[in-house]
Amino acid sequence: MQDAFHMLLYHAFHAQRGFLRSCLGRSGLGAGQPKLLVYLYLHGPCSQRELASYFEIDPAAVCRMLASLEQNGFVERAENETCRRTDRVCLTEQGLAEAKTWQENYLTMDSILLRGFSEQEREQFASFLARACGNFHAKKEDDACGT
Amino acid sequence: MQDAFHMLLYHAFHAQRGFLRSCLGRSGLGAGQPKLLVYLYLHGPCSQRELASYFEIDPAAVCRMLASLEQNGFVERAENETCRRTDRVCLTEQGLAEAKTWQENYLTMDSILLRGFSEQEREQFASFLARACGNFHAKKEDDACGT
DNA sequence: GCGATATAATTGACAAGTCAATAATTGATT
DNA sequence: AATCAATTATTGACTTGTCAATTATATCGC
Repeated sequence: MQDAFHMLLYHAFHAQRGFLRSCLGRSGLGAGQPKLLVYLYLHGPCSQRELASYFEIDPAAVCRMLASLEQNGFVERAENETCRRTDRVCLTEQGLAEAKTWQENYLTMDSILLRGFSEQEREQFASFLARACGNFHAKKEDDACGT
Repeated sequence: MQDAFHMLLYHAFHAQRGFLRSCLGRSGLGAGQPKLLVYLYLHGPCSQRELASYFEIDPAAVCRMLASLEQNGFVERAENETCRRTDRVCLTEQGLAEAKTWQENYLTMDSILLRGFSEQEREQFASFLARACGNFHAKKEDDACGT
């Protein structure tokens, strides 16, 4: 069973998550929150929907993480003038600084993950992960059609 | 950012988790529980500690999942005669049947994940994941030594 | 313009993990 | 043998994620 593929993926992800957690320190952030900050940093203000879609997570999770981020002063949920249904999530100054820090942390994380990998291996690994991901999505679509 | 490696791993894992969830149906199992059943099926009765160590998860998580499994009749936590501190987690008949089913489900899951991969690619992919995992563990050890 | 329908954010309830603390038992040292 | 330390299971509080339901707003058909 230790060779079962899904367990390898499980363990790799959890090892990564563990490292990420070790970076959190006393920032007040949870393990799922930094990615939101970095996204906002790189793409500018956006709706909660956009965040949920991009990261393929439930809007409810986004909503709660943003509530926490807002309470800790990293983010603001402003009204959107053009559409009062969606809101415009923006980084605060503090959030911007934290986002920059996390962009670095993520680079470090990737470099640990890929330590000892040649450039060619990195590309191959990346392509494998993307293909695996695609396989599951394709399966889901198939099942949906078959309904 | 979509190319950041950690996000590839994140998405692959979540796609896998999503498929797993779609297999749960009305079994009464949660997404983390089947792996415990299969382990007990393959290795026989063991302590909670052993499960937690093998899967590298917190004993508290194991304890709660077993409580749920026990309540649903898949598992029993019996006293261990040789050591009253540890207990002996055993599959029930129902648990055994469910474990067999899940062994199949896991094979299916792996085959979906690896759809379109050659035998050589599968081996390479497995080795990449194991190496990545090892890199994080090595890092953790390093940090611990440095303290 | 109005009504049905879809979409955005939110909330509640749950599962799986984390960490910290506790109680009971075991093992080790002197 | 008695104390002190380590280990096992458990519980509480928390975060991230799921799903289902609700509310408010937009949009589309007529």
